[in-house]
Amino acid sequence: MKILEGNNKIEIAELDFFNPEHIFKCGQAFRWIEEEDGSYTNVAHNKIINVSKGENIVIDNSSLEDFQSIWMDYFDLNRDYGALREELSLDETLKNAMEYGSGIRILNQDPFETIITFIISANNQIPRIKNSVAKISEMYGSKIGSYGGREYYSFPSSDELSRAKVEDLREFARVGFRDERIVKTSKLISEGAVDLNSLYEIPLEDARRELMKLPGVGPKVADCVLLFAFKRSESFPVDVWIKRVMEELYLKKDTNKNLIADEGRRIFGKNAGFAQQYLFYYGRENNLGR
DNA sequence: GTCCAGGCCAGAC
DNA sequence: GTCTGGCCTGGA
Repeated sequence: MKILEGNNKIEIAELDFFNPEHIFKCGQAFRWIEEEDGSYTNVAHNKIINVSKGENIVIDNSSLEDFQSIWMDYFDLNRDYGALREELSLDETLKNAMEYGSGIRILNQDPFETIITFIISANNQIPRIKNSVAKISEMYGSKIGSYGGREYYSFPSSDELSRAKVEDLREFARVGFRDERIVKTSKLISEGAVDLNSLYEIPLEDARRELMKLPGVGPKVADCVLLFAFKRSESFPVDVWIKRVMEELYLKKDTNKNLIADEGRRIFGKNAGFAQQYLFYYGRENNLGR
């Protein structure tokens, strides 16, 4: 990997395992906007950046300092995905899935934003999840600036979102029955009843149980949050798609979600989260098991 | 009109 | 502890 500094942009040369389309469409993030030229724009850490892939990976609208202090970690660039592929490829099924979703990286996203986003994802559809998250940012976040003719807003803090009215969330952000869950969860976090900062170092099961104190956070959402925001690559979120894929390719029989999560962690170990992500993308894009 | 989508929750056993 | 029905919403 070679970092080249340009005019308010960073170019990364000699980086394998980075495919923006797969990274942003594999279901871990819901705010990246695809531009007409195939690049992607979003705001994170109160900064707007645009990501594209040509010969090099280009991160536009970023200083070298921001790249090093923010985006290196956000895009998981410190991880050796080559080594990861070696390990996962021992499993033939996984090898295929990983080839299919080549260049998926697991982002390290903001915990609170991830929690709210995945509360919204329950029994929902991706286009609607995206709309709700965008609307919530507009309504309760702060305007950061504009890029490519669009305005961008930060995702609100727990404090900001705890003051939202449930009826506004329902009427304008179209979150339906998830309205109360969003406000209650925001309150619990802003009041410190659930301390997100304490979740990094404690055992996975404890962190999971702590997250599940939040209304709207069940086993699946907790696992997604642990994987996408807390670097817990050993967690194995089980949604309907993973259930189908695991039943079809591994277990060969109808199995309840808890058992599938146990099996996932048993089979894939510390890389369970990565396995999950590749299997999910592979299964969903190919309509496996339907 | 009916069905269902990247789950959660409450209530029933 | 395990299982089931219902849930906002909007597009098929």
